[in-house]
Amino acid sequence: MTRAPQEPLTTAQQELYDWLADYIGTHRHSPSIRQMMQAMGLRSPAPIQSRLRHLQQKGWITWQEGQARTLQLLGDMVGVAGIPVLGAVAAGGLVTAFDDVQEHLDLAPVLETRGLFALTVNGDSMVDSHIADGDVVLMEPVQDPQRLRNGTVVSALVAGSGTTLKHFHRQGATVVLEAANPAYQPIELPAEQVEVQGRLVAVWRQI
Amino acid sequence: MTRAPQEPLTTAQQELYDWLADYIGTHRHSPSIRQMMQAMGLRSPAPIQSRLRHLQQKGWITWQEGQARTLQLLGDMVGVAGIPVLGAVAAGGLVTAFDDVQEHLDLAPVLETRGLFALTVNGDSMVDSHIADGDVVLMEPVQDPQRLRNGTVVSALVAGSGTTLKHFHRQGATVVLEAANPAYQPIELPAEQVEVQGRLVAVWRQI
DNA sequence: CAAAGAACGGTACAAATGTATTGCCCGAAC
DNA sequence: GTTCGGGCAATACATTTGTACCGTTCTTTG
Repeated sequence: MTRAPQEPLTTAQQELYDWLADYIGTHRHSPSIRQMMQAMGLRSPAPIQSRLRHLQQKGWITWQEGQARTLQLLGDMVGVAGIPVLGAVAAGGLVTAFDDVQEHLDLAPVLETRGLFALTVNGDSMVDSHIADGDVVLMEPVQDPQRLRNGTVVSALVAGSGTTLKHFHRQGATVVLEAANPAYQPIELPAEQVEVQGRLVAVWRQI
Repeated sequence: MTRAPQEPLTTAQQELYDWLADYIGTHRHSPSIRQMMQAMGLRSPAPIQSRLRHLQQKGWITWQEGQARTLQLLGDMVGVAGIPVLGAVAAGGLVTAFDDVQEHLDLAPVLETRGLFALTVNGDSMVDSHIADGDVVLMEPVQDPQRLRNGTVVSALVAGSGTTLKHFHRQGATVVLEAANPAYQPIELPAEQVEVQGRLVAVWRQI
């Protein structure tokens, strides 16, 4: 998690930033300065230039100088991150309180990983690892199954059967796929019958 | 790497498309035609125009005519907001297999919600709800605690104590904060001593 | 009140950029 | 062979676009 240093904005700057976030979120590309001008109801590009300079100095945006429509939001990169992590919350006794922003949750590094894919979890064999039915797991493709650490959670294609999400263990030439639920027995197979497709990177559960 | 739900491409077209996917994935904005030209080792924009036209006709890309750097990939929209959900994975028996992209995991709607904040979970009182120690929970501010459904997971500030993550139950004038772990007793308090700060929207666990 | 900064209008200009046109080469299809 | 489409080079051109400059007004700050 990286943080995003952001000084406060004036209302005009905030107005522009909000519109930019909306525009980029909708159109998937940056508007031109004159488009911003019109959207803000202005008749001159100068105010926009000024606001953009301030937004840049305050660490909210960046762009490639001289190049058209290359503006990027930093505040919430990709329209995604920039969720303030306000602190720790006790899920035990009543311990921790939170006050100010400590850092920003930045999903961008994960989401920028090329080739990432997601799977919807179906079943309850991983509940003891806190992966529940209906969760979405983000997987990173595995090129070299030799390097997998034992215990890693992987999605594996078992010859003739299907894909399953399990803890991966290697024992010589055999592979053990172990559930995180006592109700399920470990599956033991020759290594060549198991194709590891991905390695668990993150769990996403939307309520 | 790149899939084709569209018409097939020639090698030159595929080469351009792959480069575009890489460039946009890295830079977060479209290159200009002359940049493509250089990247392809060409000395004239015409071939790029031609390839782009074909890519558009075959349904791989689109752009705003006349506007600079507004190109968008249609092919596999993995990028910022989209991670391809390849299918369901069995976390029970060996059931489901996956093949093609069924939908795209779009975190944007959640993450664009204004005012969202995050908390780091500390402790194990919510493990039975699959919220583990170290998880990051995304919370939506609660304006009207009256409308909370019983059982909702909330972060609550208990007068004089601190913030805690619990299941929320209302019983007349008293509020019960219930853990998801038999080791913890429910906390029963007068409603005025509990300030609900946020409602659980999503759980994020990065491995 | 005075000073400073932010915001706005107007204008200008060079560079970046999309697009059109012409001609040539080459391989595949007929 | 001939035709046709894809690919390439070279050039030209109208917009789009970022940026700079000047002056004015307004709000905030000291």
